[in-house]
Amino acid sequence: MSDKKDKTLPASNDSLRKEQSHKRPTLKTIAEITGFAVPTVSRALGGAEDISLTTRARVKEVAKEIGYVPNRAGVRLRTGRTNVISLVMSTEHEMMNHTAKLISSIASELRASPFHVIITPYSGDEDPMRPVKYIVETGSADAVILNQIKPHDPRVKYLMDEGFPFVTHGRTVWNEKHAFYDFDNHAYARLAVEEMVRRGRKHITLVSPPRDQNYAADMIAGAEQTAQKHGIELRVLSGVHSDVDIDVMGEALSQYLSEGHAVDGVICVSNGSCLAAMTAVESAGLVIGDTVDICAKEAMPILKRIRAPIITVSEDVTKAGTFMARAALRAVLHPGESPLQRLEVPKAVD
Amino acid sequence: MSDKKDKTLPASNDSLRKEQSHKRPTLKTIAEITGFAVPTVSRALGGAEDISLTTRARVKEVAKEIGYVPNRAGVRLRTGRTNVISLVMSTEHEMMNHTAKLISSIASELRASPFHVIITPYSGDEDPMRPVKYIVETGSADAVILNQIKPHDPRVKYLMDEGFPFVTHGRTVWNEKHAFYDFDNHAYARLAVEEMVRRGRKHITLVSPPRDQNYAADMIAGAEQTAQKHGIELRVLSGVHSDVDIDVMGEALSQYLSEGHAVDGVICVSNGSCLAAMTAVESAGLVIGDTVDICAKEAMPILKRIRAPIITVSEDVTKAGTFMARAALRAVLHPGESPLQRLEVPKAVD
DNA sequence: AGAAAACTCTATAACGATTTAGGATCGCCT
DNA sequence: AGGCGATCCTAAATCGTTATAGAGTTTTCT
Repeated sequence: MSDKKDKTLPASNDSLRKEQSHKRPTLKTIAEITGFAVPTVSRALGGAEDISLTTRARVKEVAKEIGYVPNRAGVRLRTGRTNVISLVMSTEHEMMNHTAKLISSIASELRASPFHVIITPYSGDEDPMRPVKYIVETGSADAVILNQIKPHDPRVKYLMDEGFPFVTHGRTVWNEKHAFYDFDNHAYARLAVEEMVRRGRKHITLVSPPRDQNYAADMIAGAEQTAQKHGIELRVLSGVHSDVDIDVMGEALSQYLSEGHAVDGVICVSNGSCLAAMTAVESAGLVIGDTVDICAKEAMPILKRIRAPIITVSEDVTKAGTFMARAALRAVLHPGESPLQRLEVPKAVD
Repeated sequence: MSDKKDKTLPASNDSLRKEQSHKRPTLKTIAEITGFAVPTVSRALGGAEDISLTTRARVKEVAKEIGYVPNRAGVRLRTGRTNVISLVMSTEHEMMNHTAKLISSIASELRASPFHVIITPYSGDEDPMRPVKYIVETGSADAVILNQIKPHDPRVKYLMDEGFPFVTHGRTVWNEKHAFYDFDNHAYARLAVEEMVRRGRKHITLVSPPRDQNYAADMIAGAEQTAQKHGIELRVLSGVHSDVDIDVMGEALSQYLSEGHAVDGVICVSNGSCLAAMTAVESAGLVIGDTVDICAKEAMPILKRIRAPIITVSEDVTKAGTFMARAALRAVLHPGESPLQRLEVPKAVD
């Protein structure tokens, strides 16, 4: 095994190695050190079957020694593979959201791979298709992660038609055919109502996002079924965007309460709507934990710190990020295989 | 001006255009349509002086018509320019931080340019130099944006030595020579103390991050000077990381309070330490807004929603993101020119 | 022994852009 | 008219990688 390389490059290895040490090593560098041709080196690193084991070992050894890292531009140009996963996000939503955690967990999960996350922003008042179309048309990523999913989300339709890899955070009507991660809001609403019942509440209001968001529909269904089962009243205050300004939400709620509805339980979605609800019920003269209970999903460890004894159901956003990153990788690397899907079911209130 | 192209490509323009419509247009596409050579097209789009105005106009017209967008890999491979700005962030810090807003504002600001943001994560327990070195050595970005700056931050030193473009979120001892954005924590502490004085407070505790963070030193100095000026007591409870777990912070504060110090004012940094402070003072029997006042920077619109009448000084993270994006662009595109720097001075408490 | 089949490796070309050096065409001058 | 320079464009090379086709050995088969 050593006769060959000794013949080709007697003892010039070291000098070569030093000579090029100021520049970033490429396949050519390895080729010159080992005496093999560049394509051989490439295939050896790729573990091709038609390269002898000894050669593969030797090439990998040198590559490791000189710290070879493939040039992304070269790979991308030649193969069309970008090694990029794009997280499409609206610039408005990301106020007090869990988004930072999400991004951070996606990026962390991708660290072991050659993939990077890039953020593709769009403002809420423009066509949500734009960023997605841009990515597909310019090939600026290998996969897309989408938030704020609607049941018939046109972006999802488009990506399926294009055969472009993607993962959604939330389900769609087509979700059997694509990768997704979702929090089971049906179960969340059920848990929330059951806890309210346990506490003797009888007049619950569900503060829900607009029904065109799939998760809102799920929550409403879950809450209504459970309420009916226990024979208590459930009213749905819909159309209160979770992403709308907190003050606006508070106003809407105060307005609602001032209409004289009997309310002894409020179920919310986000931290934002929960804060709005807290403010609204208190200014309506109710006392949280006494004359009224409030339940919210806790995506950030913040609600618990506020003294009001609210009910929370924890939602681990890190899990979502990790899972979606994996799902995106799989969609890119194994396009034929079944898409990764997960419905995270909350087990109990905290 | 039209004789030339008519001669070369009689009437095949349309057919050519359609023929290649399924693929992404390249310089070659434009070259074939216009009849010019590829390099001519390239230079024409670049606005080179030695290409006639008519040619430049024609080429640009066609490029626009067929929606030409330069292939990033091609550009990157040839020029070494990545058109990427990397935001280096610790995966631990980003819990209830303003980070999402920051990312989102950076990404938005970059939208008009060919630049993308990519997230380079690192976990707090590893060498903070690693991600930075990786970026420089593999050339995976044209500029870096750094958070969590220390006065003698080795990453900053390294980047300056390498001549690699970067922007810091926070100042260093070398900040005259590099681009930065910083919130004036000296002024913040002054405002906070002055407001406390206005409210008749006389025994103020400053809950500060460790002094090795530059902004902590600034805060302490600002608070001490102002307290001295008004002849009131100021104690510094240092070493309470703003990024440490909220419960841990709360414990430390409770411990401190139980030692019997007279405290009628607490000045905090982040939302997290503020929540910790709120919990701690209340469980110590104090009443916020009555026997004690709490002041915090409000980076997220959350503190205000909590019923406790705390004092806030708003910090607009969007401004920071926008500014740092611009500064990064400038550092990349005009390396010779003076670095963009901004110290954001808060004017008043809310 | 001669031919077929492995087995390894190499040469060439290509992805899309830009840079360098050089060629063609025109007008202007002496 | 021939030479000179300006003007405008093209040819070729290059960045780093990988796919395709083929070349040179050795082994295996009949």
